[in-house]
Amino acid sequence: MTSKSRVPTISEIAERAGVDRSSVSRALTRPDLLSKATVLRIKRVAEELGYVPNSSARALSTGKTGNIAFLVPDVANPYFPPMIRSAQLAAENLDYCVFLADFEESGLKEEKLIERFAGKVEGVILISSRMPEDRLQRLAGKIPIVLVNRDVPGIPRVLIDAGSSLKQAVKLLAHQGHQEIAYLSGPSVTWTNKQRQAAISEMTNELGLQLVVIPTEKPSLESGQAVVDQMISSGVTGAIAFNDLIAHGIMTELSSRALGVPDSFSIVGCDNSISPFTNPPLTSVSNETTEAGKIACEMIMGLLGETDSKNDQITVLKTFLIERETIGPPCK
Amino acid sequence: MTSKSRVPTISEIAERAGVDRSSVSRALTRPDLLSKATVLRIKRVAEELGYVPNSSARALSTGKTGNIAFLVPDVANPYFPPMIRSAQLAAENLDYCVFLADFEESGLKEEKLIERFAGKVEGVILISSRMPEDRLQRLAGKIPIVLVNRDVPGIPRVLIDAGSSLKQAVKLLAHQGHQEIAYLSGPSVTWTNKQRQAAISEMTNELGLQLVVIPTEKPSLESGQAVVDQMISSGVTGAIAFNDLIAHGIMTELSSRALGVPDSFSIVGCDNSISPFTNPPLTSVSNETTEAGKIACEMIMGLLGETDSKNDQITVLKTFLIERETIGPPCK
DNA sequence: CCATACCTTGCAACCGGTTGCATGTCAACA
DNA sequence: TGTTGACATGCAACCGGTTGCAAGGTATGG
Repeated sequence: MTSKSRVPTISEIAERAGVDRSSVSRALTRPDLLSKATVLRIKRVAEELGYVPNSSARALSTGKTGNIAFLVPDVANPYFPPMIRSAQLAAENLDYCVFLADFEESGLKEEKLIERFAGKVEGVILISSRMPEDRLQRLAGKIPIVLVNRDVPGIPRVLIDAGSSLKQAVKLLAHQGHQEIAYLSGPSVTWTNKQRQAAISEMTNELGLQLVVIPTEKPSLESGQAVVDQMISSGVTGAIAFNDLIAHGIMTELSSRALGVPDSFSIVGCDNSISPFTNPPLTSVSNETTEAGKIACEMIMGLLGETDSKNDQITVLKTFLIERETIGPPCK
Repeated sequence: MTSKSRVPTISEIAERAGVDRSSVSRALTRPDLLSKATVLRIKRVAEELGYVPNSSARALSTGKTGNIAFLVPDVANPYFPPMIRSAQLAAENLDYCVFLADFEESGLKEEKLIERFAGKVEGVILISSRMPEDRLQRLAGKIPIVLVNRDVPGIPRVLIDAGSSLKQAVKLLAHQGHQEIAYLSGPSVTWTNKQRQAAISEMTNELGLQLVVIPTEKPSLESGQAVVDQMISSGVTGAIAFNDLIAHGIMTELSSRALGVPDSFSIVGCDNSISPFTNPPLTSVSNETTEAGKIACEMIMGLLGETDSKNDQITVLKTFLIERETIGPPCK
């Protein structure tokens, strides 16, 4: 028993079964073209030999790799894994395999990765892309692309709209009596952040509230902790964070200073990633990432058959505010 | 400008540059075999045409796909993403692409996925594999495999040893006066859980403590919340959880019943995934997943050149206990 | 009983690279 | 000046499938 057992090819099956290679190929991919008996015989031989089709060869002749790429800004951000999972599941059901890559919030790295994947995949799903619009459009002409949380005309995209929920959060804060609130912003280049900030700004204007925008380094727990000083000194009594991670970081830091939530500050998160499990449970915006991943995957599959590259379909997923225990009346 | 621009092949470059296809191939992969001038000319033409090598074709003739697969039980478990990231980064540096798949804690699904990837990758990294030992060994004879947190003789593996840290945690609890403690166990089939439970059991025996093992449904926040009743009624005064998620779930549930930590119960987590950010900060065991991912990736790369399938290298990563604020004297 | 159509299968080209071998060129050395 | 060897490049086979076309066989209908 040699450990270096060569993998069987259709040629060997063909020989064993006394047919041509083409018949083996047909038996395995288009059995309707052959007689029942032949298909059965060939399949049995294939089984015996433990045949596994060489996917490089198949890809070469058909032009279809059966792979897609899924690029995220940061795998470790809990916002993304559910999306990764659902997209992968959807792909799997259609017999596709998915490459995952982390572009570390960098548009340059993103581009490099796409280049590397170019020959290996039939399409690319980009989450929160940081690439400039023109380069994205150029790229979309060469390979099917679907964007999630990035709005570029002419490229199919799915957008998770947290805007209306955040407006509602602002209303809620106003209703409790808050006059000045902060927005702890996320990555400034992202569509997500722009959209969230715009929605909040719009509503604070409408209600006559003061809005202080405080940028964070990264959408992470650590960054949330880091901006607490700034938040306190800004004089606000409530804050909406770009995401749950930042919100949780703030709560942790406040807690370490013996400042309770919502007694000393009201805090609202976004994405509902870890909000059910903070202490106290964080008011946040529902997270449609699972749905988004699935839809993005289905979109890209739909694109594969198409010939023209102009496709402007756009799906917007609605969110809703989940009220928990981190909003109260202002402290001062 | 047609959107359906065919991708250029070496043949077109060859024609444009007035050389044979083989020279183009050499210019791109083994430029030392050609004259400086020719290489330059060919490369310029390739650049002009925006040539991208067809990796299926390359894979077919070389037998190397340049891909590996990375299988995890649950992408959404925060334990894994850092490992995914570091493995992918390591792979990237060696010009490899990585497929990611989630086998949903199921050995069957795991096996199916491996089969699907079989022809597309040069090696597979399995995290916390659920497959039976004999099947793993058979598989390892057909394709290079590296295991993480699974101990099967004959298959290269990297193990994260939380045992000594957990023993230390038991000592700490004993030192505070706890007589009866619980272990909230993880997936029973995993090496990780067995190892952790064995270590804890060994130390409680040694110190003469009572140990109650309470199984959890999944290593998740929800499961942690679900076992709190059981934990309370078991009469223990402290608990060590299989991971931070379970520990955090317990803390959340206790908190919702107005039971404080460590005043009413002492809690210890494991993996240090979210423990720095719980309220109060959770005492936990350091997490060497980033290192593990990197090492696993390097291991598999080392395997690719090898001819024989017997390779028993094993790397054990040491952990340490991170003391925070969830251990105190027993309540009753 | 012959013509026609369909069903089954083989032949051979093709997908786009890589690589062993042969050929040709030129310089160095005797 | 002839020989030798190094270097540069072309030729052609090969990797393992897929697929258009054609040939042979069988059934069907007139």
